[in-house]
Amino acid sequence: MCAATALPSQSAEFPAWYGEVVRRAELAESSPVRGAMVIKPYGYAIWEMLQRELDDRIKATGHENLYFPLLQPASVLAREGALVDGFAPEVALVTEAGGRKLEEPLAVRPTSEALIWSTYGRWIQSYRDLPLLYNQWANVVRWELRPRLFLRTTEFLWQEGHTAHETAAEAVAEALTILHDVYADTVESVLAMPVLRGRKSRGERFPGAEDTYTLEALMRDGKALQAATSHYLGQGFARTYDVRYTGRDGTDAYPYATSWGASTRLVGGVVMTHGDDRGLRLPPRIAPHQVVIVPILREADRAGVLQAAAALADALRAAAVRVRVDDRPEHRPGFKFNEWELKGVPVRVELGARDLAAGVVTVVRRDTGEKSEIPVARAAAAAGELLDDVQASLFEAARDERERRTVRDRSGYVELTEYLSRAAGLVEAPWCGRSECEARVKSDSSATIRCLPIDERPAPPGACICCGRPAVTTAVWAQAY
RNA sequence: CGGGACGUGGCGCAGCCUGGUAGCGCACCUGCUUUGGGAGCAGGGGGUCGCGAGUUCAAAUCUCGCCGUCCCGACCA
Repeated sequence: MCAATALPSQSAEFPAWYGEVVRRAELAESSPVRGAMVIKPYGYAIWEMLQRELDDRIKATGHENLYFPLLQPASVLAREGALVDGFAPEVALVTEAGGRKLEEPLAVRPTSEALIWSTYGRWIQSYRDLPLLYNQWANVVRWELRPRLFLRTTEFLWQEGHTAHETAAEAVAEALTILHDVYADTVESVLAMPVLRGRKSRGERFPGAEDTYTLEALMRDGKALQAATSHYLGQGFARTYDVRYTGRDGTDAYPYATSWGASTRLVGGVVMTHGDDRGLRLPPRIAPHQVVIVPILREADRAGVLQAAAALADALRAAAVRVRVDDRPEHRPGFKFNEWELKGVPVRVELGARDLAAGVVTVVRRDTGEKSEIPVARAAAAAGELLDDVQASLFEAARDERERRTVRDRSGYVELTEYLSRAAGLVEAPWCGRSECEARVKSDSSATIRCLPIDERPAPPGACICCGRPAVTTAVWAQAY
């Protein structure tokens, strides 16, 4: 590999590595507006795969899609105090349009609870109208102070679900169904990103939420990424926007709400979870090209090799594999190898006269670099098996890496905060539940509580790592994106 | 908003200190030869140096002001 074209080292300069991978793999680039990015076709193709996986699960759990507008009167947003407190600093306002100053400024949505709940009032009259299970695919704008491609952009794409229910229990169950059956399933089985499932501490909750459920993933630089969130909103929004219905007993009632979202941030998560010094490593289930066939062309056998490549591509397509034959004449094979590795294509097939003569194809997997020769007749089947194996291996490698970087011992407050402040990974430890301790860890290490895990493990008895009082729960700390 | 760096063809940079109207690598275009790990040779196109003002015979270069970008923190999916 030539030094002039090598990527920055992932371990030594992670932010530079990340930016270069996103740019050179042609996922996205920045635009004239600070923090707003252009998502390029290859990056958008990944988003479309992910979008479809999420959308299928959202529908499978009984939801319908609809669409609310980008703009809403600023006063509608302002009615909900929690949203104002939470989002005011990052809301963009339209104050002028059609050549004149507007009577009332319009807010560009930072999220849609306000507009949607101000509308739901007309849609919810009876308990028979419940539950309302709606989702929208949309763009939102949050004026972030420090944007980063995919991870925190001024405008981003996401889905936001907004549901209304008769009972609190039903709403909580909804929020958890989304967390597990939609988000965790997609993120783990499709994106191959292992996640911790948990609740947010009070201080980290969504504005207006009674409970925020979250998926937290560990990136290869030791920081945590919130992969998706699902909120139980109680009756707060219903009360603010005066959404009432006649209940089964004939009296007025306020519905219970949830909202939940996952965004283009996940694309950044895939880069930071699986990428290596050669570039992207895409899990096969979201790879726009799962297999790339690179024909090795020499004048004498050109036609035969191309024909064999086309035949193999047909066989792979018949097996529902997304395949591309890279027959560009302007580049030599070595260039293509590097380019497709940078772009993270899970499996590469090399096919030249040498292979044809031997009745084999050369197959290389991106995750391990392992190279093997496979009889042509078995190539399509073998590629399918290999893709499954790459998918599973990426997940296992990421899970092992997370475990390796998770500290569970009680070595002492100073050691733990030191571990956290250099973003070495996760700390899982008992917590007394008091925000004083949460704040102290943050000021000592700049790490925050990522979640209070809701997995199978019972909260271990013990003393709060910070103050030593009896713990009420286990908490997971880390530096966060 | 605080700290740091930087704005020069598409991208990455040099030139600035010691003013004399722009150069390198990659990319791009044409042709030929190549093709199993980022090809070679030959030819070619493209910028007036972030913006504004000033000094000067002359400004990418010196002075002043402004704007913008990136990185590190506080806010955040």
